Amino acid sequence: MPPAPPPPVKSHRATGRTTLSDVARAAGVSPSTVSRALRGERAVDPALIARVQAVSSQLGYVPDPAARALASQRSNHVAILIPLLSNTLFVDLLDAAQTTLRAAGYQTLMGVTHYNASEEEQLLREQLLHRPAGLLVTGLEHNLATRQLMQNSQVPCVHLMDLPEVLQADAPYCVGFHQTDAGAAMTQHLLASGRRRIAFAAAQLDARVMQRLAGWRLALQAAGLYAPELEFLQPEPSSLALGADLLAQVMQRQPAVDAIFFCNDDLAQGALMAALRLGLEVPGRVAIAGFNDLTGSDQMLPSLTTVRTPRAQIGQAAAHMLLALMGGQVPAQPQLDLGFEIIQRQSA
Amino acid sequence: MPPAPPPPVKSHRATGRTTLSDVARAAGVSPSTVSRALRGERAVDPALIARVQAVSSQLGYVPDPAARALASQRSNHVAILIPLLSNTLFVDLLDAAQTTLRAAGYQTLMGVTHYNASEEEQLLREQLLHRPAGLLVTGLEHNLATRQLMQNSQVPCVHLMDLPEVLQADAPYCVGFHQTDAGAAMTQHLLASGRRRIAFAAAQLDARVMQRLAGWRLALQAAGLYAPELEFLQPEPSSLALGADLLAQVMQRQPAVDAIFFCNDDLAQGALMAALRLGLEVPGRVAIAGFNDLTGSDQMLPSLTTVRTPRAQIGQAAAHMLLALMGGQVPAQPQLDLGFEIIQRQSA
DNA sequence: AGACTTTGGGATAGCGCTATCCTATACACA
DNA sequence: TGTGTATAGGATAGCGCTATCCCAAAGTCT
Repeated sequence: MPPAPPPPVKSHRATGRTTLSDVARAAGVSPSTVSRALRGERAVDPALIARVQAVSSQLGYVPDPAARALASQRSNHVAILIPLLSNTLFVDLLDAAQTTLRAAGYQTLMGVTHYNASEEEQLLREQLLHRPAGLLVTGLEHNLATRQLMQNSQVPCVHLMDLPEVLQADAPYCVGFHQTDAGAAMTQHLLASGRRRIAFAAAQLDARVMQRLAGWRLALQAAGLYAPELEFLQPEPSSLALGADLLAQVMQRQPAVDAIFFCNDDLAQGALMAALRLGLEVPGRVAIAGFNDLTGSDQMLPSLTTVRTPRAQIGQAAAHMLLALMGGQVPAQPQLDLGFEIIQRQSA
Repeated sequence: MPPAPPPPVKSHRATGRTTLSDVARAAGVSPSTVSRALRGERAVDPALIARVQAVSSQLGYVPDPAARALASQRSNHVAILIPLLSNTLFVDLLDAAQTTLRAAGYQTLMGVTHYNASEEEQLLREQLLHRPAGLLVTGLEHNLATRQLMQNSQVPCVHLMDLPEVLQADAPYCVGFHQTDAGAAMTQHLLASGRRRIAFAAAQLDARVMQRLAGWRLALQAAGLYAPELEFLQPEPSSLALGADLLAQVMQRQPAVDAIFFCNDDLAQGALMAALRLGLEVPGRVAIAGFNDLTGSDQMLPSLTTVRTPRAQIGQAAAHMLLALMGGQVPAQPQLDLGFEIIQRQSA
């Protein structure tokens, strides 16, 4: 007996998914036209676009990202590389960027590098497999392999937080501010308020911290007040407890210090709490300044004088710049300086 | 004139990518065999597996996730839905889960719901388009459409943070602890230390906060000390500043209160700082307790008595449970209780 | 008017992989 | 010895879309 005749023509495939061909058939046009109409590619008759869109939404058609990625060699992913999730600074960056990108239809692929160049490289490799439409990376310093991966991949890329010191013709796209200037500005602020022996206390020691250190050095050298023994640098991760440690170290080894500039607010907050425990008067005995204006700095006792950095704006602006690049445009300002602000409070 | 003969056989395709077929040709086997050998699917001769792997790594072959996703209708993405990035609680969850999943070869797709049920639904819709291999969602409360999406998608799903109050046969997979118990435990701790008028101060008022509230109520009712005017509930987001506000509110409206149990450490930290500013003695005049043991709680003055919640462990354990589910296994314990711990410090 | 360009649509070959079906061999059992 | 049944490999049709090529019709120049 011959096999039973096939069932009547199904409009859907075996998977049950409504496909682009279904829409094409229902709208009486070719798949190419549907594809073009829906993506706004090339010129398509406005009337046809309207019809296709109507049919498409009526059938509940949603394009399959995997099929798109395979056919076009480009996904709707945007990869973002940040050093840590345990520093709110980077989470703010991530939050802002992710929100902006999602509104434009992109999915964010997050990668956490732990300040490790080879982990960054490995993460980038993994992310590039997904053929992301764009790339956001923290900072400007990467190892050779990472830079080559970014180059060869041809994926538009925007760097976060840092700006190049000198502007060359091939400077990368980036959104941030001048860390060195910010470090110098806070130091000058402390000098202007009459402080003379200003220590610099830092942890983590990433590229940006070192730039703030450089700014502090420049300002002190210009005032003829620089001394190497005023530097307190710890490579381990930043934390409140380490801030307390650093305060104790500074006061013990350099009792004559009249101000401490911490490279990050969490250290400064820890130092403020420690000062409270020790009965060390702030700013009477020693002024304390922080960096980033993190959550809680305004609630400290005394409230923390710090440098406010526009990290949410940086995340958002970088996302917008990346959207422009992914859309084939060239951003008016390839290097965007969003500045910083000295927040004068009680601690200095 | 006939067209020129085709160029000699290219081992690579137009895109330049090394494909599975390239590996198959080089190893002298069929594409199916390469696919099976590399994925450990079905039975393949161990010698063949070794040869395929050798050739594969020699050619630098890396499977294309998009092609895989299209052919198998499953990607290597795992979607995770969390309410906020501005609460370190959820970032810790995300960090732990993401680390565990990446080690197993999965890419994390993060979605931020902002405590909004319809935004959660929309995010889930978007994420399901990528045909994730698994799903992690915060909490057990979702709107109907969201629950149906999760059901119909057939994607393995693990819920974070909460456990169902009553265990039914169809209880969902989840990793967390009993929020109600934790709320009651801290309240009993305060009672045991002699406190009698214990206020409950909360913000955000998500499902978990309300469960802690319920625990507080139960404990006070059991002691015959419950009074509705001891509840201070604010729907807006939690913050240090709001904690200061709440402290002022409590002390003004209920001066006889001898303890305040805050639903989250950021509120409690803000209250401690405010008490310091106001000269309000803690714990002498009023005891203060928090929840979650967030960063800095041990550095406060006085240090904050709180409930430590194992959020990193929850993220990790949930990821492991999900990995088991995605591997077709059935977890030994579908509901995993990781408990909590009262951290007795100075503030209560 | 003729040659050339532009415009708007269709046909179709992949993108790189997996799932499914098929085949050949080895091995058990009666 | 024949018959069933694992076992291990190959062949190939899609998965759903985009990119590319092609073509007819309309416009544009000399």
